[in-house]
Amino acid sequence: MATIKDVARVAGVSVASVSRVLNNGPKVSKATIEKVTKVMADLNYSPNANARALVTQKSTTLGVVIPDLVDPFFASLAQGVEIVARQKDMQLLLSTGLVTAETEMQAINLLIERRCDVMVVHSKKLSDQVLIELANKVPGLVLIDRYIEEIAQRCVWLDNLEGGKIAARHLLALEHKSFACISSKYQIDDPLLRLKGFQDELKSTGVMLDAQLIEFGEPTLQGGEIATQKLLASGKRFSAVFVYNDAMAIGAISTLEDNGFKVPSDISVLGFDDVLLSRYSRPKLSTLNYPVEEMAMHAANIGIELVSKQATKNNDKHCKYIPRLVKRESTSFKAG
Amino acid sequence: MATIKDVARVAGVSVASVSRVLNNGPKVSKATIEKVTKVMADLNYSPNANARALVTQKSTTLGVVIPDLVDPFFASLAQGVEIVARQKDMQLLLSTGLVTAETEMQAINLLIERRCDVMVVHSKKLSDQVLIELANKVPGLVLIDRYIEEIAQRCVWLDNLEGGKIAARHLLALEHKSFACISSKYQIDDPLLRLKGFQDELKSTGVMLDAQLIEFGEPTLQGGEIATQKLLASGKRFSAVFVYNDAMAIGAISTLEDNGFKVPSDISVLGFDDVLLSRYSRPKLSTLNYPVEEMAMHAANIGIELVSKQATKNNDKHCKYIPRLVKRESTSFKAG
DNA sequence: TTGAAAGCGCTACCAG
DNA sequence: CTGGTAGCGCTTTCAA
Repeated sequence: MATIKDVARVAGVSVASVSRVLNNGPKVSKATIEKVTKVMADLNYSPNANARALVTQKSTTLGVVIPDLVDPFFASLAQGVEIVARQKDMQLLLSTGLVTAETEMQAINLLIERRCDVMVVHSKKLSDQVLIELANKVPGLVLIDRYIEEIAQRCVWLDNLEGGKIAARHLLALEHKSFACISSKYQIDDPLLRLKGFQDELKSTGVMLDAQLIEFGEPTLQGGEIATQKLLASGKRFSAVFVYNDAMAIGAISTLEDNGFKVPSDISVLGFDDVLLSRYSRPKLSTLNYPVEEMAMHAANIGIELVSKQATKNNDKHCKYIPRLVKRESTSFKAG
Repeated sequence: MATIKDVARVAGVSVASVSRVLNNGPKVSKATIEKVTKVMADLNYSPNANARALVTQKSTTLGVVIPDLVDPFFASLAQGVEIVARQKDMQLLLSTGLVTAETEMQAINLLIERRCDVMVVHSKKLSDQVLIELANKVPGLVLIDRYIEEIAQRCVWLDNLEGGKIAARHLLALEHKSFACISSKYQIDDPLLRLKGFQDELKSTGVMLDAQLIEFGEPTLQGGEIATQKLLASGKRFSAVFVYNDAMAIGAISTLEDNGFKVPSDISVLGFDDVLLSRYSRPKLSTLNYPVEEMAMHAANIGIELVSKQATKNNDKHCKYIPRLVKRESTSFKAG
């Protein structure tokens, strides 16, 4: 593959000049530009990004750390970062396959080796302490879907507690009186906070959530089905159920209908996340919109700003997002 | 950030020695290894991948070119490549946002600048000619979801024609006699071949597909709904419909049921791709499985083999995939 | 087993 | 406006 030297030689100029036309440098004669441009084309020259990164100390690379790509939620997150990358003429470097604290750490380290200018990381397993140290070491690191007080301006997160409250208010407004809740068995913050917000809001209006009407399951379609079966098996009645995420909610609808309950006329089902899936279910799912893509773009932009010279001290940046209720067809006024 | 020189200086050895322990090089004394390892940890040293790539002329980077990440089909494709990347200790470089031949070309060029060792590209807009030249220029380039005679061993593709035939045979075996077909309005090979295979197979058993019962639409949920409305509006009867992809098929089911037809008892619906969605629909979608992830892994491995020293001349490699029928709930024996 | 030194391809600084 | 040149951080001979 042709190098800058080849181009310089063939064009009869110095490498410095070639470099200048490559970077639209100042003060290059039109003649030189044309000559060099032609030779570059002839030689099929392609600048070596690695060499450039080495000397400029910037890789024009944006790293993303997510558990996997197939989950549409994380795909949207990656997509958000990709959009910003393209806007800023940067490239996306992706690390996935995260299950444990170690693999999360490995993924981040790989991005560091590649000297990613900025990295958007979704970490659930690494401790606050470790993440804080990392943030101090890597200027362009931004956390998404996680909030750590000490580095608040480097976190872009969703207010899950408020999400739970919004859910409760919606169902309450529809005059429901008896509720069930399906949460995730993975005891990370998100499901716990959503549940707490839901309970708190109910409690504030004098409604108690029966402990037997709270189920924890795998955050998948099947998990939702199983949890719903258990709910039904309890024999307790409820007219509305708030579910941890859309996949589980769709599973819940499926099981409910298999058992003769109409959604929403008999039982209302409210999901969370608003992934693509929710628009494909029948009835279409009412859910809380989690603007991941937008948040990912925001995170990427914060990272870029962080590493850019003029480190504008925008500490007042709005990094907390509130989910928005999306009323579709799976929730309605309580019958009777 | 500490460099190899820093480590060498602090450890009191030469950079060559540090490099050796870094690469598990041969002939390094245990003492040196320990000393250097400790200093690397103390200094929080992280080798610079760009510098390494520059000198070794290999980036341990795997590039992927796809239209977008949000489409679950492409997410699976990317995931497949990612899995191989991880197995081989390589990193994923992603380029998306492809709409035109130009943007496809740009994406590929970016990966070339980054000197990706191997790249898996999904291109629909670039001409055979251009792609052939590219393949000759980039040793590790592999095409996925596309077949070009001249570089057949660099292509991993699905036999769409056969897919259409399999669909027809399935519906025929269920004793259907009158068929409809919903295809994609984008006249690239895939939808055309699927439709042709379907028609050919029907014809071979003496059944003709009524031209008025072939609709072309946007390959989305809405597209499927609209196409189905047109089908219904034609007034012609059909008991089975073969749809271009799962999203459209789900849209079709939705419209069919809204118009009083039960799926599958009144009308059978057969999708294509077997994306996650198909398991979430009600009734669960019968479809043809497109093993993208597996194919993507295969493509990545071919690319890796291509750039590895021992270019094993495995021209007999199996690169053609046949979709597999996944019988779920949306297809059944013709009633009556 | 170790060190010195020559680049990898490029940018940027300094002269001219 | 142009050329010479010193590295960026690392690997890899070649000698010692």
